[in-house]
Amino acid sequence: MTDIAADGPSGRFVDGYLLYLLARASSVASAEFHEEVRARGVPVVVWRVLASLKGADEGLTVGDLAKSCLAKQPAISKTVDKLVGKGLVDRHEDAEDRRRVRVRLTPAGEAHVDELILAARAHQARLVEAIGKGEIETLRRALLRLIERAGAGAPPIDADATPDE
Amino acid sequence: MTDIAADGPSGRFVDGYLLYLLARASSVASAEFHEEVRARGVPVVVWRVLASLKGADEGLTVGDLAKSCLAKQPAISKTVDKLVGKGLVDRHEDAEDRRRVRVRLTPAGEAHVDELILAARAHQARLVEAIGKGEIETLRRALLRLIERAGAGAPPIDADATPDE
DNA sequence: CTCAAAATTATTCCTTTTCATACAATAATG
DNA sequence: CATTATTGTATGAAAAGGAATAATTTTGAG
Repeated sequence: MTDIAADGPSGRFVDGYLLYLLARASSVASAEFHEEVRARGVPVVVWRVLASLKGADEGLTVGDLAKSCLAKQPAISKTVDKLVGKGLVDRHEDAEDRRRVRVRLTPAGEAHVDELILAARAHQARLVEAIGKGEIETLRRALLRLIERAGAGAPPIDADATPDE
Repeated sequence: MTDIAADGPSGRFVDGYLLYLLARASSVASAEFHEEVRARGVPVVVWRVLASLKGADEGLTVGDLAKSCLAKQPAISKTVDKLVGKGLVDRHEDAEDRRRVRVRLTPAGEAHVDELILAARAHQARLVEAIGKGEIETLRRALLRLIERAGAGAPPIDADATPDE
């Protein structure tokens, strides 16, 4: 195994490397929409926080947000600070565990994220149209499976690890 | 189209959002190996630069490196500075265009990256084993197709755009 | 040939992220 | 219970990253 000559058509190692394909695909696919989001003056992290909160009616803890946004906890704490300042989210105590801070969308935040989600859905629809519905479903299933099983390889390492570029 | 109730099993929007699945899959899949890389004292950007240079015997320009590493040009210029300092790469003029700077691996850099690539291949092999060879091939094809066609949707936007977390 | 426009990289300045740590609350142990 | 360990969040200093810009070279137009 680990065939020494399995580098894909080009000579470069990276062109056949799965983790690179994943990162590149994510980057390329997100580029257009992230551009659109930032054109509205919304940093990508903010979009992720708001999008993660949408549908979480009980709110999410800072830690959950960090995982969901593929970011570290301190970065989320600071982003939440700003969003509280803008009145888009609020913090409130968790009844069961007073260490936790639950972050919820305010009505203003909800309205804001609804617009963004509309744009996201439109963009996704264009993507599906360009790639093909069947292909997208295949991809979605493969990604879900990868997400499920990826962390399982090396149990010793804690589930947190390091987000990604 | 853009079915308003197409959010996946959970209530949260993001759980059914393709760009999120891509980013999450990339993050989860890379987490383990990135941890391994950083445990050796190698920042992820450095790994990407070195890996991108492997097999590019003529060297790569700073701009090409930026694209390949999903980073911005100034970040790469600075990373290259450090790597030159460590003797892992060198800069030399491009004969055809003196604006360009070609970056090449030094013998020391080559040796260094060879070790890392060995580890990367081993990690990938474990991943393939965990997920299944067929599934991985399906995924690889879908990703390649996505990378090919993704930028095609909105021709006005330049190919650079924004990498991704 | 001359001059304006475009391209490539380095640099500066500012924002964001990260690491380390501190603090508070819960869980676990004896 | 009392004590220790663990978990969750915030904060401060340091590092990294990004936008804007300058300097140099090439390309294109007249």
